[in-house]
Amino acid sequence: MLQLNYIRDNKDEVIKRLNLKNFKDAETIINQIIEMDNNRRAAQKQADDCKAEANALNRQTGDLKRAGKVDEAEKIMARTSELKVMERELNEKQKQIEKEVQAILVTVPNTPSFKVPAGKSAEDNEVVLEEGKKPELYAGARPHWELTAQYNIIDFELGVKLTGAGFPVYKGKGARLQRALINFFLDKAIAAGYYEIQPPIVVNEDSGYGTGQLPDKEGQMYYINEDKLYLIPTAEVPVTNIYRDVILKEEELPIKNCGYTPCFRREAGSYGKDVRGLNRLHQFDKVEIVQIVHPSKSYDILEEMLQHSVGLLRDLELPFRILKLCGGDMSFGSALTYDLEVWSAAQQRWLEVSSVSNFETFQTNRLKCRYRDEKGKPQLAHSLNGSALALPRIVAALLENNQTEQGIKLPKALVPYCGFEMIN
RNA sequence: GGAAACGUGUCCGAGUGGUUUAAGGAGCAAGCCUGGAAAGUUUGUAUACGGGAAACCGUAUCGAGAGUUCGAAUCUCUCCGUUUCCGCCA
Repeated sequence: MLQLNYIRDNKDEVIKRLNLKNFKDAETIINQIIEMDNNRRAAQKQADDCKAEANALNRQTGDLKRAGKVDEAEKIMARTSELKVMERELNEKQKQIEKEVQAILVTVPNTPSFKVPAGKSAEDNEVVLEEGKKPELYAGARPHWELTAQYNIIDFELGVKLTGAGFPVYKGKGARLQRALINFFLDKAIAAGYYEIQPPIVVNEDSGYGTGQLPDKEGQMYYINEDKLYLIPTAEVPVTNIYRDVILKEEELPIKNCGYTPCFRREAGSYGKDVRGLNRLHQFDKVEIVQIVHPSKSYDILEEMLQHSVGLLRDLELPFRILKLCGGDMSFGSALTYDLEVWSAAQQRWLEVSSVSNFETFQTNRLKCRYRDEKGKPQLAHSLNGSALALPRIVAALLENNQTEQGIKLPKALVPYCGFEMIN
């Protein structure tokens, strides 16, 4: 959510940036918000004045009553009764306007950075870098959903029996590969200075609201009705909410956290080739990196986080490309997002394995995550997060790209973690 | 699941209708003191919104919401959370 004061102080810039995201009627809506806020302020001023007068009179009433001057007290009490009615009306007016402003404000997306390329859809994303050689596969090469069955390492049908579609069962070397990747990613994050967190994987409503999953994406999360808890769609939710309602010291920044969790997504409305095999799951594993940083540093840190995830792909010897998302393809809350995609050789397509974003103050405004500047004033920090990395599509690419007639050869970096070189 | 207690500022903690404009203590910061420190001492030390060029001022906030009252941290109701004991249990 954008800050009202920021919108007021930087109206023209906000409109210009919103246009980059193809947000319709930006100018009309921003003007409307400011106009409504002016009305709210006027109502507050009047209400505050009423209350101030009433407070002063109430003090007199107490004094008069104690002095036994009941008549005078009664006169004052008549006036305070009047003030009370006025104040109540003004307060209601103010609350009403505030509610309306809030309702509009939550529909306004974050302002994209000026670095964001213009564009409407995924086709307009800018390819920043493409690296690694796409492997030439032998004639009998197969997509990963056939390989997993051939080597009996991931069982989709068994998952359907136990739970439903999109909940695969990892078996034998498939299970060990999962564990290896999680440990590999975590070790790399820790080596890069991140602090490991093992959070709960169910969260309450406040947390869902804090990072912006609620109210927008209510239907995308699994919900435990009995206890009013949500299964997390990403570790970002609990790991970032640690800093909800927290005022940090400036020298504590940057905060660098990482965490492994399973992630749960209902993926309502998905279908087709996108959901085949490991391409899209309801439950998957991911290591997430999260930073809370000083506003002046957030774009440098975004690059640093991107490079961390890129380093993982290089270690895994996977061909990849970096996309800078265009205004139309960015998520609601992001100011600048890079996606990382790996080449899936048997499917002949790019698969998204990571998304690294700077949210600027969009999340921290909701979270009320602040730091004290040199004057001791609380200021909103910037928050960033990125996948480092999500497992399933990495596994898909590893299996497909490294298949040989003898079996699947693992990249060197993973061998110490897996304890084997080949899946055969 | 059963029973009870509790929720006040950065923390501890007092406060049962009107000098509470939230006592007192600790912590923290600055000043004094000191060769330097400790001790001592003085002062300061929340957040949000609004008004103001600023100094500063107003309003709200004692878990949340609603109510009673001229006036609520204090009384009433509802909800939320935490802790303890019992039960069950990896």
